[in-house]
Amino acid sequence: MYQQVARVRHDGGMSRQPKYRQVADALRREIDNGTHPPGARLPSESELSERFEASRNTVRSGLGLLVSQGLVTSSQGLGYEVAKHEVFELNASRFENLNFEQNGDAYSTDVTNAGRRPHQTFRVEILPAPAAVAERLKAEPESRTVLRFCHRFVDDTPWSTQATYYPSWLIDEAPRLAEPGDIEEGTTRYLADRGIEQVGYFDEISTRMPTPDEARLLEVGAGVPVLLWMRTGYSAERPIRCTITTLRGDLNRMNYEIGDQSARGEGAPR
Amino acid sequence: MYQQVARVRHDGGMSRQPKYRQVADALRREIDNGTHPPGARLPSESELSERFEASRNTVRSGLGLLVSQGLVTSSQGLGYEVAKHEVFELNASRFENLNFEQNGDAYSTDVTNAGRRPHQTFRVEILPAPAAVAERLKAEPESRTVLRFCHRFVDDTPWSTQATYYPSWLIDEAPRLAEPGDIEEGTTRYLADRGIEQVGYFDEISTRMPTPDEARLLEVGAGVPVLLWMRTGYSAERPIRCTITTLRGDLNRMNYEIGDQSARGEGAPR
DNA sequence: TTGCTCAGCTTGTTGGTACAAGCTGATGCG
DNA sequence: CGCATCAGCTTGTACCAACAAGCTGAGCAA
Repeated sequence: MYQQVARVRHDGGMSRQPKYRQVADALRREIDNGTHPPGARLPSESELSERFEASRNTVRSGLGLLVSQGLVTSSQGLGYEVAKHEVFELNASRFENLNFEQNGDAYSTDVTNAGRRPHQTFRVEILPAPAAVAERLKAEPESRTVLRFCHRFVDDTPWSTQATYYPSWLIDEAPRLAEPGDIEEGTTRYLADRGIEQVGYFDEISTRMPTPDEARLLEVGAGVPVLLWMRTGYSAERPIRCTITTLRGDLNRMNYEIGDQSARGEGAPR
Repeated sequence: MYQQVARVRHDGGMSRQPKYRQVADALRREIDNGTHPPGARLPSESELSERFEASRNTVRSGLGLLVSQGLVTSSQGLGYEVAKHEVFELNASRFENLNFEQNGDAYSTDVTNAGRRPHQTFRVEILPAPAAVAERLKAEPESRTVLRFCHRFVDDTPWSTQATYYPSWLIDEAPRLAEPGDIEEGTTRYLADRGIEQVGYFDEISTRMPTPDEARLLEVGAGVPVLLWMRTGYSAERPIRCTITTLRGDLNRMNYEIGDQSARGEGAPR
């Protein structure tokens, strides 16, 4: 009963948006039109509270909306900052394609070409296949698989994780897959040299908010979705591997070149 | 000073997670392990408040986390409900590909085959090209383009929006593009019949949280990202169209079949 | 100069209260 | 029986207060 009269007087019957949304919308407009450029600090909660004639909690609700949409980030003691995105292009149709020679790791060469510094941690495990992987590899659920796991960084910021599962029958033909350590010539090339050629693949792409684990590995704040890319590779006879890549949605864009690209030219998109 | 002592006593020094996170984590675990199956209602805020010995505000913070991650939805008067996802597979490599006959609209046939009921609204506009589109069509910024816009539903829930831009030079060769109303045989077929064949395309895929406009059109709650799919189609000589599709991230998965798929078989993934 | 401490800013967490607004089922009137 | 109303549940919005915790720069001590 105590502030209700005041609120009605403030609104004056104009907007039917709740106040915390008005705050969010006003700030979003200011971000869009460049009043607050990427990287800039927003006014503090108490300043905004004064400007919008709202309590600090209400302003926080509005800012929370923007955070949950990935437009701004917040950190204790520092304030709110407008998020800036530099997206990295990932060419999925050249990836793992032996027609485009890229000795070894496609990711490293792509990143280096973009003038950034790549870095990755790597490990190999032997473990039962997760259900989704077993299904795609046409293997028994829980059957043994080799997991080659990669955690990738660009300029020391986490970029993506990549988990590739190989079915156990493949190890007999390509034993180095199960050994720790890199395969310098690239696993695709290594497999091809041993008579196992990836002649086709099936890509599935989806998006969702990160699990807490993913949020930790990729260091994404609230409001940044992840891009999930699942590739099942086939030889002429059967599936040979399944790769699950988790990409930070704010930093990555995937693309596919399909069919005749001669009319696209060089400087086209990007 | 008034509740600090009580809080310290409660924690007992065990977890260093704030209480609202503990609430969210506990509920997330219960959702994951099936205690609260998809579609079920969660206990009310006041019940949870009692169970976790936290104030309603604190419980709300925790529930807010889950909502912003898309795990649960809330509606006033009803309560919180565990979100359920039925994802729809969209085959991007067959889409607009004349080798796979699909008379007319690929979307309608796909949806009908899945046993669902498709429905769409449609409009045609002539307007200056947005910067991103002009760049991809190799047209002057602000040059005139025809926009064919489609808002798609499945069983009356909004599914995606699709905006296709055609450069103005194309209208002379294919005037029906600029007229309102469907093109029954499909625009790809219509263009091919008039000597304009799409021989290749360049797809770009990204994800982000929806803008307020998109959230309204797609009726997505907080915590559901959108999948952005931009396809630039080329004839042998030049770009002929640019399609921007916005998909609800919780309801869609895209896939590409590339290379030899003979080893994939039928019952493979899905 | 170097390095430490601390005041004073910031956001983060948690409690409290009050009222608006949406949904549902029971109740009772016509 | 049919329908309107309302009590009693739910979440939504908005305010207040207090304290925790992270960062920065001023200022003092070695």
